[in-house]
Amino acid sequence: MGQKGTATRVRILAAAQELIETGGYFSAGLNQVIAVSGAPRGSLYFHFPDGKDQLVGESVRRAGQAMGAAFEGMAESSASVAEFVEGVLRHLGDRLEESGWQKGCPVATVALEMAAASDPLQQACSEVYASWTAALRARLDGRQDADDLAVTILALIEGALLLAKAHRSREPLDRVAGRLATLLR
Amino acid sequence: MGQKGTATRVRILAAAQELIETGGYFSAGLNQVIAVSGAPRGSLYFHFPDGKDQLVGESVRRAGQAMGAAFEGMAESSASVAEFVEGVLRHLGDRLEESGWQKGCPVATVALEMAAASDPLQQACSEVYASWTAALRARLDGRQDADDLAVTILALIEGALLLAKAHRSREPLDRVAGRLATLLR
DNA sequence: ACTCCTCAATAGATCGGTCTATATATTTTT
DNA sequence: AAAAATATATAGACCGATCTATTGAGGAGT
Repeated sequence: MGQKGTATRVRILAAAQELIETGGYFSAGLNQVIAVSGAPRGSLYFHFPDGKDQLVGESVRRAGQAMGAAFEGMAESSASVAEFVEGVLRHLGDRLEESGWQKGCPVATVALEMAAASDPLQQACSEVYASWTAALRARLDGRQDADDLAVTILALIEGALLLAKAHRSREPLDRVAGRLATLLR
Repeated sequence: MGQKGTATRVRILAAAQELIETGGYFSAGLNQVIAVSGAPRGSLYFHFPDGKDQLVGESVRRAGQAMGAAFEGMAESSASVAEFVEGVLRHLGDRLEESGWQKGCPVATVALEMAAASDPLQQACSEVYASWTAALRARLDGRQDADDLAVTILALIEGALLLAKAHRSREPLDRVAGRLATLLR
């Protein structure tokens, strides 16, 4: 694959990712993806011959990796787990607010829309969540309730982000951050 | 409005509600709503002259009330807040599993899909979440952190339900239930 | 009789997907 | 090194299907 081809492929993925973050699977219409990325329709099906599901699946996985990497960086500069999770909540709140209450979790919407309708997409979402859970778990090593706690913290983050988007307000994120100390005691 | 007309209206709403629960706004195509409800197309626009957004908005509010009423019933038969929330998690898990991992939160998917695109639907979702939060808060009266805790518990429930649907597994719901005691201490 | 409601046909836009022609790199051959 | 051949990628017209929405005639309920 030539350099130009790769660049186009990435531009298409980035466009799809952005549209998915704001409104999920159906908001990422191929016409929209084409318009945002500037790539022609033919290129889309050249780079993603299996069509929309392949594009969305790769976008979700890509977004999952990007978010995971961001978390990793924040984890290293945090003194405690609570501080780390607070940082994640703040980061997600910034992203959400700065985008005009558009950009939420790049996985959640697709998961809720497609989990019942498409096995490959359900699997993609499930795997991203599993990787995030594992990353959280690694930060909780030594605690006997690490598995429960990792899932609980991820649920808390996803739930707070959902409520923040629904209310168009940081309040849920802030309130949840305030209760972290108790949960992690 | 005659009896038959009201019955048709309710059938349409119920069908929309069911479709929304499994896949959100775009999975509730009007053709699907017509097919599931058995109502004719003309009736749909007779009862919901403002079209799909009115139908979805009313469906979300109706589902919010129904779920709120179910919670109310469970709250009365619970000795503690923790027991109540555990009951809610179990109930949602039953619904999800018995439907073949289809029926999740009737609000979450629409909220994530439409919050950025439609003000009326964003408001409908926001109001339903606010009412649930208030109901939870009422069960926490007497605690000085009741406001924070109510939002946190709702986030936890919504997040766990999202993860359960994404993984097609009760595990997230069970793990979260196990951490409730710590959070409510 | 009169309102409430149903019914089917249809409009117009948009959806994901396919197609063929063309252009641009890259490799092979001479 | 130049030319020919092949692989990679771009381009957009086009397809059938499906989407939401509109309409107006006429049947059903009270």
